[in-house]
Amino acid sequence: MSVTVELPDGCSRDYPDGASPLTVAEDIASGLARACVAAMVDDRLVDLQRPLAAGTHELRLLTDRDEESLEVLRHTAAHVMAQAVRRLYGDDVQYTIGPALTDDFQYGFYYDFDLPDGIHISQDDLEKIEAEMKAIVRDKQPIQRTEMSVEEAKAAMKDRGQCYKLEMIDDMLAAEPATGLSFYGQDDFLDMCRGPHLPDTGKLGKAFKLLNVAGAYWRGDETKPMLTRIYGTAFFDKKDLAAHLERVEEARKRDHRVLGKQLELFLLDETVGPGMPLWLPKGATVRRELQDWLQGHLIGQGYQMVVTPHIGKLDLWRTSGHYPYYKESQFPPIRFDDDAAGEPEADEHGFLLKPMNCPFHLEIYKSKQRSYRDLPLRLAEFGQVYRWEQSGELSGLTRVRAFTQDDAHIFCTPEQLESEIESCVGLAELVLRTLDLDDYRVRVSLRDPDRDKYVGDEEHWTLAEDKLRQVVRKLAMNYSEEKGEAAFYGPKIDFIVKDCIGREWQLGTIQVDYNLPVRFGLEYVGADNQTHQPVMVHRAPFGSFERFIGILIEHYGGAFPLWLSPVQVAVLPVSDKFNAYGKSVVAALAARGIRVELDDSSDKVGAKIRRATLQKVPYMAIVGQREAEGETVSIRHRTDGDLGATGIEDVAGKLAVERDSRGATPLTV
RNA sequence: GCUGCUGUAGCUCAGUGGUAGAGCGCGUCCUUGGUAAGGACGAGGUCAUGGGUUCGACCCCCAUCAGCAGCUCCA
Repeated sequence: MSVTVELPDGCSRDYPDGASPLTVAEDIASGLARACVAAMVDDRLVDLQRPLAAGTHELRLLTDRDEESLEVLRHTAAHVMAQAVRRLYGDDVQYTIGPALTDDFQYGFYYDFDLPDGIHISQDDLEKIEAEMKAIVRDKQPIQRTEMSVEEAKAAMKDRGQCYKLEMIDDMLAAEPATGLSFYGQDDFLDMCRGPHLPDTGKLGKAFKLLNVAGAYWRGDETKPMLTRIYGTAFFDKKDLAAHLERVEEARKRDHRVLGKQLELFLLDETVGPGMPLWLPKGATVRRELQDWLQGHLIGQGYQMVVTPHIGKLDLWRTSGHYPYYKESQFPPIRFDDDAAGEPEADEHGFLLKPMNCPFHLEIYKSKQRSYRDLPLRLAEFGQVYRWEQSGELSGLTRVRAFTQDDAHIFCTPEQLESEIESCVGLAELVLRTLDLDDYRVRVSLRDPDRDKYVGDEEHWTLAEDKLRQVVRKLAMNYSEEKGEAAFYGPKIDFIVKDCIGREWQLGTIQVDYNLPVRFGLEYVGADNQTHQPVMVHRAPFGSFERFIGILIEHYGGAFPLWLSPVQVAVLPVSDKFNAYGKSVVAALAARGIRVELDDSSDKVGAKIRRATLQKVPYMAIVGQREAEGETVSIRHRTDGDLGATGIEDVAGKLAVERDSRGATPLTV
């Protein structure tokens, strides 16, 4: 008896040498053994058939009910897919990496292939690959784990023509010397892999689906070859798969590009230019409400609004460092000399569409001598900026080439920095809270010491990074630090949210910058009558209106709270005999600052209700004989239905209360 | 930028090597109605753009542009 296992229920069992979790499962009940897919041994996920080392172990047997099992299932699905692709497209197919994804909204696994010349896999081929996978599942091929020495491993992979695997072996050994490597295989398929996997391909079952095919660079490096990535997902139960597909389908209906069209919020038109949204009246209303609301807060907090042009002299951007370092992501400079060609010389004048607002705000700071008594100076602007985003990056409102930042730059003394950052965090949180965006994460974005894209000296970077850390800790925020995510002039705190299909987007940002004040030569006179360099905070609680509203549309599924709704009330006369009364209702509500529209079409009231509901208008005011006689309206909510009748003044007052509470006080009749 | 896919009416989409169709929307008329679709008639398309193959191209081929998914990038 040399293996002892302790089970979650507290009891322990002894087994002879060579016992595996499967041995234990079989010992407990044969049904359990059949249901098991893997095991947790001392908090490590392992194969069912992996012999337990001598000694005492905590053992948890995992069945399809356990969360961890899904990862094993999906990992095996990836292998089976690779096996199927090889069967269909030949032994020259190279397979590289194929992980399980458990935190991805859409996909459950993928595998990256390097296909032989002339072979392409398209969406239409996925069915064929799935069919091959199903055949492999029917075969119930045992999945075997083997360990090989480094030499054997290399020989095995070389034998199969798997150069990527050979590269991986070398890299793994360079990172961490090892004597043996584990492999998993079924039938003639063999893959270097840590595992664990299901005991046989039959256990994969039928609840899997291949979803998408796309390109992906080897090692995520754009200088390396582009591989073919196939995405899929897998579940233990067909019902779970169906539910998942349904969920994704539903989520796609919330897509802001779809809703933007349906609700007439904005327009992205080829004739205007890629990534250049036109805000339609309804979308512009949402934007204006958000802007007015935020501006009220800013002024209350001592910000001063400024306005600056959309273009400025090239030298400004040379000073800031944007040009030429970020030349690739800017619109090309505007120049007037007819024979100008190629790069502008260093002394040449020209103008640049602004990729950021900061240089203008720095110049405003410099426009007069500043004393410590003037600080902090908070300059805010809803400034439209222009960036040449790569064509493949453009996406609805979330990644555009012309967008408006709710930008501000705070110039302060080093002593004031901490409290300024804190109040910026407060503002960003206020924005997210007010708009119900509670599912976000906070990233402290630091520089990557191995890269040289940053300006300024080490000392200032360290100061800035430490200060940000200090604030997020003091405020007890949940955050993660990520190297390499900093701006070129300073580190930042970023607020990141997900869109309807789980893609992450940075919204609000707070950036500490010691460098631009140096580059622009900012000064203030201190209490000591000496000149000092101010510190600068760049911050944007929304980030950009375009991206923020894109996310907001998806968050609300187009059904904005009353204060943001482009049309707050639709007045629906039951027949055109009551259009005149409807008009008077419209006038009364509009006079109280309510955005209201009359539907005087010749449709029946049911059709009018349907139309207003689909347009996500929060309230409908239905008027007919009864209402006209009593000077009332019948109120219907877009989701709650008929709320009953009440007087016009009463409704106007209650709507105003709900609007001004920003959704906190729903109307009741 | 890279890989793959897509581009037909305002929108969503069918369709064929012999110059086009549906539903919704839009317009006019009829209907005058009570809480998610009343009816009739009508207008509307250089089938993304430019080349090529063909007697003939919306359809096949090439290029360009744009969109979508993913990768990379993102001050």
